[in-house]
Amino acid sequence: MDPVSTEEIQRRLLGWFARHRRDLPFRRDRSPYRVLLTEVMSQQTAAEAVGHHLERFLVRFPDVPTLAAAAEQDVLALWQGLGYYSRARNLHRAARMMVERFGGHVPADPADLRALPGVGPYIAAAIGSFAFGRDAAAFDANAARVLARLFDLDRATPGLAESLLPHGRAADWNEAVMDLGALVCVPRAPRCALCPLADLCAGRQAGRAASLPCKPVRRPRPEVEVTTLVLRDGAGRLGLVQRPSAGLLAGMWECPSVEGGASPAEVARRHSLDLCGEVEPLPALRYTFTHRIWRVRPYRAVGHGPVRWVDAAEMRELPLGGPSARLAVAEGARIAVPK
DNA sequence: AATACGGGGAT
DNA sequence: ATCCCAGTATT
Repeated sequence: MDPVSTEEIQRRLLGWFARHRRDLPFRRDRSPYRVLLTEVMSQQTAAEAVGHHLERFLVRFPDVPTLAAAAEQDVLALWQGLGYYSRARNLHRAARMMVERFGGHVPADPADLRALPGVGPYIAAAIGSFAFGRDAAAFDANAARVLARLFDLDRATPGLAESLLPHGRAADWNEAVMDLGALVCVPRAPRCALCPLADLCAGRQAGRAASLPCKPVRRPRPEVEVTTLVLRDGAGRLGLVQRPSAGLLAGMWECPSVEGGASPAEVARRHSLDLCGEVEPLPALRYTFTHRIWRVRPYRAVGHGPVRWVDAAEMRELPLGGPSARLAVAEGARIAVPK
């Protein structure tokens, strides 16, 4: 890329950005802690879902020391519904590291940022540029798509993004590239007629902008059958168990379940539950994760055993994993209300 | 270099 | 039903 064209790209895109900038709520306050939270929450997550959770999270955990002092379960509970729960666990660990090593503040040094759990190249660059005014290229999926098309590449590289950065304007530039990717240079059907770079775009000239960047072939998701007990005690409370601290829905609570087409009696045996009376089948439920599908076969049952019995109020404080959260909501009206 | 890791919105 | 996303950690 010769310097004249680079400057032309920068001039046009920043000019476009001045007129079409998205007014996102989390762009107004650029304090390092808020930027960190915003970027972690935004990762692979729609902006609309982030707004609500971000405000709620900030009320409960307004600064790094407050977050560091919290119980992990409470952090997970506020993360419920956002997905990718390792983000919440890493954020909590990062807060503790920031208290121990950086006086309870988000560090400005790029190497210190990268050392925080959950902070990778993108988030380090985002914090660097948005909160600390550094010249760092935030190479996200938008940038990868915009640059692959602009230069007609199967895949763009972080180095290319770095080379286009206008000195001293990284924050605006990063947002400009993201907004172009979100509003104009969209994945399926790019709106090239609205693009300020259309006549410079090699991918468009080659007639293959819409198919860039080249995506790897996806394997079909395996389907797993999961038998689940919607379990109650004599008082009508719901019996929940906690998932392991690693892997899918790590640390989240759920109805006692077993994978692999087990019978309800087998689920009870595996969780050391004593069931009283009949089990009642509930409508089956299909739950799609990123990389697998659960065919959930829920049964309503009454019994006792080594589970955590929760009433409706307690349930709201616990982080519930995907399918069980859905089941619990469906059962909500039936769960005992505290007096 | 692949794969694991959620959930919701757009098409 | 499928694709995609303000990615990161692990293997």
